[in-house]
This record gives sequence, C-alpha cells and structure tokens, in this order.
Amino acid sequence: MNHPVFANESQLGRAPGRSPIHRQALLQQLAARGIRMTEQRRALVGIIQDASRHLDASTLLRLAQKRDPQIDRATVYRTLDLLKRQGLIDELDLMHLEGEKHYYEVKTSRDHCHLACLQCGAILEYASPSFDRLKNEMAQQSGFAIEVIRLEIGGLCRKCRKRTASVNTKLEHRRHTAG
Amino acid sequence: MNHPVFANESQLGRAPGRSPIHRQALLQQLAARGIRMTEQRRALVGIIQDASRHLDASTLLRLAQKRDPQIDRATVYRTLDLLKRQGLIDELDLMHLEGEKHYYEVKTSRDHCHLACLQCGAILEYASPSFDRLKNEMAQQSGFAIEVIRLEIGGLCRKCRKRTASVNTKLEHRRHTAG
DNA sequence: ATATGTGCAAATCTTTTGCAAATTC
DNA sequence: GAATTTGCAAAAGATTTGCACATAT
Repeated sequence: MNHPVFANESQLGRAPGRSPIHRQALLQQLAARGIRMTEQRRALVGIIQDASRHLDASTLLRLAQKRDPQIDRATVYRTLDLLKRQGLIDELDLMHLEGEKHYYEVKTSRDHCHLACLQCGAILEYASPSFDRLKNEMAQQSGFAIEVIRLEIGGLCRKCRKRTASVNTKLEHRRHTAG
Repeated sequence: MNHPVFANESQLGRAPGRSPIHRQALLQQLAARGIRMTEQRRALVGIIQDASRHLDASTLLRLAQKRDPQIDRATVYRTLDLLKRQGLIDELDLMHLEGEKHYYEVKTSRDHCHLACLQCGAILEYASPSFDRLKNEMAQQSGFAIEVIRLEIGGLCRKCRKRTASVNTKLEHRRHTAG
C-alpha cells in the first residue's frame, strides 16, 4: 500500500482492512502458545472481533452477559489482561472522550492511529507508510524493540471544524452589524 | 533540526530542548488568557516545570505539600485540568508502567514521543522531522485540526534487550551442555 | 493430583463533585 | 457583593485481588 488509508469516519469506528479471517488466526495463535481457550474467553474474543466500534471493559461485559449472564467482570478484566500480555489486542484511550476507561481492539496486521474528535466524538483511524517508516526509524535510532505503539490524536474533525467556523462567522457578523 | 533528538535515557526522563525560559512564557500565556494565577497554581506549575521526570497527580501533590501542607488533592486535579484545557501541559500514560495513573509534562515547542521500557521502566523521549511530517500529513489528509498528539511506545530498551539476549544465550548454552 | 479458570464480594486506586468557607475582583 | 478558588469529605468509576469452588489436564 502506498498511500494513507482511512476507516469511515464514525462514532468509535473501526480500522481499515480488518478481515473475518482474523478470528481463526487469533485462536490459532492462542492455541499455539498453549493458552486454554474456554467458552467465555472464546466469546469475549468473538465480541471484540465483531464489534463495529471500540469497546471498553464494561460494555464488553454487558455484551457478553447477553449470551452468558454468568460471566463476571473479573473474568472480562482477566481475559483482557491475558490478550494484552499476549500482544493480541491493543489498548486505547481515545483521548478519554468519556471518562478514564480504556478501549480495546484486536491488533491488526497494519499499525494505525486514532484521531478522536473532541467535539462530536467521532473516531477516525489512519494508517500510512509514513507511520510505518517513523516506527522503523524510531526502533532503529533508539535501539528499542518495539512491542506496542500507540498514536492518538485529539482535535476537531473536518465537519466540526466547518460547523465551528460557520458559527464564528455568524457571531462575527452579528458583532459587526450590532452596535 | 534535521535529525532525531533524544533525551538521556533514564527513569521517567524529560524531553530534549526544554529551557528555563519556558516558565515565564507559560505564566505569560496564562495571564494573557485572563486566568487568575494563585500562589498554589504558580507553585504547581513550577513543580511540573522543574521536575526531572514526569509526575503523576499524587506525586505532584506530595511535592506541593512539602512547601504548602494545606494544598489539597482537589486543587491539584483542578489545576491539572485547567492547564490541560489551556493546552499548556500534556497528559501521558507511559504505557501504564505502574498502575493507571497519568503523567504530566509542560508542552514543549517541539512535539515528541515517549518510548517506555516495559522491563526497567526507562523513558526515552524522541523528536524527529519524520514525526513532524507525519503529523502534518495526518492533519492534511484527515481534515482534522489537531490539538493534542500523543505517540507512546512500549518495548524493550537497548540495555534490557542485550541483558535479555545474554540471559537467553546462557539458558540455551546450559540446555545444550546439560543432558 | 495438580494446575488453571471462575464467581463473588471486598478492596484499591485514581479522579470527580457538592458544598460551605475563604479569597479576589 | 458577585464571581472565583479552595479544603474537606464523600462519591464515583475503573480495575484488581483474596478466596473458595469448579473445571480441565
């Protein structure tokens, strides 16, 4: 790929280029590492996979309880921790748009970053060769063996910018025509 | 600047190119925005400025209380929130090396990112033209007006990598010479 | 048998909030 | 005296932990 790739701009939207094939690959990875895949863990992985947006722990719990009302908060947190330590999911803040929770997504084949609109809460995902290059450069220059990389941006999305701009224009107009 | 810049590798180290002049500039910015600078706020800003490492809220509180035992947790959080909203400090996770706290640093003239060693906790700060370029590219391509940018990396620092590598080698050696 | 996973409840940790008193404009 | 800032104590929210029981190897 030779140019930036976007996901559709949307509330807590998901990354570009995610495929259903991932599911099997993911379960295989876990099996290969000798990790016991229980019903509950399988369900949690599935929910994270299928979600059309980034989930936080309590939302994940709620969704999981729809199928299995028995499942406990602790299990959710323990599973998230497991998957995190195995490097199979990434943890995001999304600029703490709502409280201090974390959001999770299955690690994609391609690193990408998240742009969060501080006004409307839209999340845009962004992957580009420059990002890949920067990562390589940093690894090389710093001597770090990079395990996790997280680039998050807060700002105003295109729409909100226009909206704000037009409001400002109106306000200015009013100001000029007032006295 | 035409090449990557590092801060010294150290426990929770600070960014390259920070100058004491910042203090005045910062207080001026606040004054210019009509923000009342009380003794306590001034003290907190000073402590964050002077710190040789990234501080979390409770450490900041502890340090502030050395001079003024009266100062309260709430004031610290409220001040951090104020400075954050004014875009004068940045909030970091440092890959949650210890718990879920946040760390703070005065915004520097140059954007930089943080590499956190998951083994020894060292923090390396990194600024480079590629990072600046990526930021511009993203702003342009996405249409976002970027207000905050946060690039954090978790991995193994050079030292820990070597250390780990040599441990592995020893282990392998032992394994080979064992039976 | 031994190790691992789970539910439950309580604990912990960080951050926020309501309110009355103090301070500043 | 109106608006802002502060301390205090309580609340809220997210995450972790101890422990007894259940499940898998």
